[in-house]
Amino acid sequence: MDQDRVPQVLKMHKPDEDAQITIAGLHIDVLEGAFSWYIRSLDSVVSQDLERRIAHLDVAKGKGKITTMLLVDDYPGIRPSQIAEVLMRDRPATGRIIDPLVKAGHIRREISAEDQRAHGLFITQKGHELAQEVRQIIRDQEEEFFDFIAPEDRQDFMRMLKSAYLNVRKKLK
Amino acid sequence: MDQDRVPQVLKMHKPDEDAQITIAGLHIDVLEGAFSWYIRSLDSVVSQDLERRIAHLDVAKGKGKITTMLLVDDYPGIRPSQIAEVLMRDRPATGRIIDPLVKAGHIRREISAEDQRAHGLFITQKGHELAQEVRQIIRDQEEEFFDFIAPEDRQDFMRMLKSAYLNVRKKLK
DNA sequence: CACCAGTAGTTGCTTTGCGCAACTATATAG
DNA sequence: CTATATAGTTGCGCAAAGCAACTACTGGTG
Repeated sequence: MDQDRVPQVLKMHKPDEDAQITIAGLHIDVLEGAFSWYIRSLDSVVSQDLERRIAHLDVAKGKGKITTMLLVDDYPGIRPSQIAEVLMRDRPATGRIIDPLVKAGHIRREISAEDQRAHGLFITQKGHELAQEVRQIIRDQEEEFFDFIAPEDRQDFMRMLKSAYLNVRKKLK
Repeated sequence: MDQDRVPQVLKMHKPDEDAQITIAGLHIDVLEGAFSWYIRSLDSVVSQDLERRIAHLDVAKGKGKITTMLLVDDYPGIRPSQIAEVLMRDRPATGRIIDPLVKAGHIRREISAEDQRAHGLFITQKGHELAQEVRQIIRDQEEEFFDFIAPEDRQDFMRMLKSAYLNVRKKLK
């Protein structure tokens, strides 16, 4: 078999990986064929790795802080409820993500001019710098942590994940 | 490029899905190109869906209970530390997953004959029935929740996820 | 055979995560 | 003017996860 000509992503799967795999020497029953198992397991490892990378920053310890920082940096005046929708969290949860970022001086809350109930969120200079740092960390993780996927194969995996994500979001509405 | 040779899963993605996507009308910055974003988001939705499906069972509310039930059903006498390795949790966490299953009468703990420090875990009749029910729920979710992936495409996505999972696990050791 | 380092599992503590209900303030429809 | 809906906050409770300390047992070594 001409292993060398097989695209990298496919090469990663030797024929025997399609046979039953074992985790720590154990078969995992129906979970071996379950998308949910792999997605859930991957999440756990990826999140741990990311958490390690941001441990020294104010966005550490919390799942939505990175997304929030980037959104506020990109959309001055964005409202918490919009962030909540992206994060798929309820408003209380989102408020509690924003609180420490405001306290740390990365984000400013202002009462919206058009709607006195709503807040507009704005990045500060300090916050903008943090956002830049965060962007680089995300890019680093993508490169370093997912280094086992050959550069030309990333597109394929990415497209599949993106499609799954978009489809799954539709299910929620 | 010979598009016809491209695996089916890639066909799911129309060209315009490769353009910038928006979530709730917003662009998500570098996260749009980040594996971690999609993996983490998918996890959240998949886990919620699974949680809903098992809400009426004793394996509800907890991430490792399903895996534990299946492992104990398949490997009579298995030890908590082995389960911990599969779950990638520490032993205290694993013990706390097992506790309620023992209390509910699905699993029996026995002191191992060879090693008096260790416990062997055994399924009960009630537990075996629960395991069967759980297997069906997992299969149902795979079919119903991931119904947007064409049957012939599932293999490809599965292989990529499996490969990512196996590679990522290696990173931990 | 006494000692000691290592391992299995448990308990306690702390921090975070996350959904729900209740509350205040404002907006909007009738 | 009143009723209903929406934006955001606060309080609460429960589950998750990491860490340290503890008990109990093992297996190797002097």
